[in-house]
Amino acid sequence: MARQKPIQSVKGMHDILPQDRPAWDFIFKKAKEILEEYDYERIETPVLEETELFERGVGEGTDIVEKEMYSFKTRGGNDVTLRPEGTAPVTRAYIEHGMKSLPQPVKLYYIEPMFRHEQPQSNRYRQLWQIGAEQFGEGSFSTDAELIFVILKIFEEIGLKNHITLKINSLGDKICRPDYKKALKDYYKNKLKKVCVPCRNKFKKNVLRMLDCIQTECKEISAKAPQIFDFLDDECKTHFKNVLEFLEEAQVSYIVNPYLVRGLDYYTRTVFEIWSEEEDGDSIQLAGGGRYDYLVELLGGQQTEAAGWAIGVERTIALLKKKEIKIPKIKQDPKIFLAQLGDLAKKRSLMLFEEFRKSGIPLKASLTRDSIKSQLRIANRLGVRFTLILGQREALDGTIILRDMESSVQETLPLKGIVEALKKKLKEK
RNA sequence: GUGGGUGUAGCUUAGCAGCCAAAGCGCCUCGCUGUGGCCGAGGAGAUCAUGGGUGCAAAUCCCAUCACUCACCCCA
Repeated sequence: MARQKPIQSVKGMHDILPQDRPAWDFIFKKAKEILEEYDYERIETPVLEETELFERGVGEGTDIVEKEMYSFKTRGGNDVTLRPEGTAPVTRAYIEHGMKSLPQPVKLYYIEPMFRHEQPQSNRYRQLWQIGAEQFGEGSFSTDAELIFVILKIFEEIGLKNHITLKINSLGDKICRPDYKKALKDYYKNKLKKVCVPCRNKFKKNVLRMLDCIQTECKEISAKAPQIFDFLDDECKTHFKNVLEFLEEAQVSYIVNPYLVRGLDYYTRTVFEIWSEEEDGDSIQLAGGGRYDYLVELLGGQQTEAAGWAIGVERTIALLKKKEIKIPKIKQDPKIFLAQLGDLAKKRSLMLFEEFRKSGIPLKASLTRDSIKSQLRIANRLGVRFTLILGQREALDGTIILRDMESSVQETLPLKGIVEALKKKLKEK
């Protein structure tokens, strides 16, 4: 047969190999522990949603909706999209299942892959995992602060506390933000010739985005632009002040960044981002979140205040690796290997296998290998403490050989009660 | 979408016009009939990304395509 063309993974999609598993499990485990201790409950939403959910929820003018969605028509003719983010789907679920009637706030978290059709590059994938948390039904500043506190706890527990920075800002609300936007438009209006081309488009679509442009010429102009704080109404101002005070009380350090705007339309009041802190200035965004008091209503529910965040898992793992942070082993190393010789022994070894598993000492073995030599080589590579050797003779006698892999000392023991004998041995060492 | 870089065994790479394309790691076998690590011997594994071109001669030079990668935009 002619050689077939190998099939590669789809652009921007990655395999998570067994060797990477410990890092993933470590982060998942820590996040789950902390979130559940803080009373968040796990929710899982489908990968596929109606396209309109994101058009409405995330916002038509956003890059995500405009050019990054995996959208297609089903055989039945529905317009569906592979979810690009988690907040809109979780909000949809909140409304759909009448969670309004549960005791508020409803605190939910998710660990799921998202899909964005972007140009892949380092720390950017088309399938990316996010750990997210959302709170519905509570508008108090303490909710914002708790969410931030919890996300920082997660970073702390995985060992990244000293490698991250929290940036925070307030975007105002329905009442005061329009005033600010108007002021910005007035400010930029006669400076459009001086800003970069993309910024000219932002002027029409979303003036706020002009603030976080990193082009030098735009930066200079933005530096003198009106500041959001001067436009926040009293309620927003107090809210923001309280959040900051709460954080100070919790000994959380933060940087207020008036140019922090965020790309999704649904945010109101508090917005924040967590960035890696790099000496080389090569920092990446690890997480982002904020308050979104109008989203539930926008998606057809009753007016419900809400806030949340999401962590990029791949990016967090990348930082973990870069900082050479030790990832604790969740699965313990194998301690015992079973080598078998001959048919009778092989048959008997299956039972042994099960006996050991039940007693909590998983046995390693290589049943497909026949020679003792190759089996011992495997045992050595696995780094086990003991190897049990069950040969034809032993199988007939009802005994088994126990080999200490360090000293190479062997002893023949009765097969009966071998599990207990080994338990004892392992304890001694 | 726009620009740069790279494509040689499973992995890391050497070779950068001239005999059948190398090495290290990994994998497998053997070195006693039932005993690992070290050592020794051997083996499997590569249409040198693909297609075209220039040369007596191409993995090596040129062009195109594809893939990967990095950057911009934007984001986690």
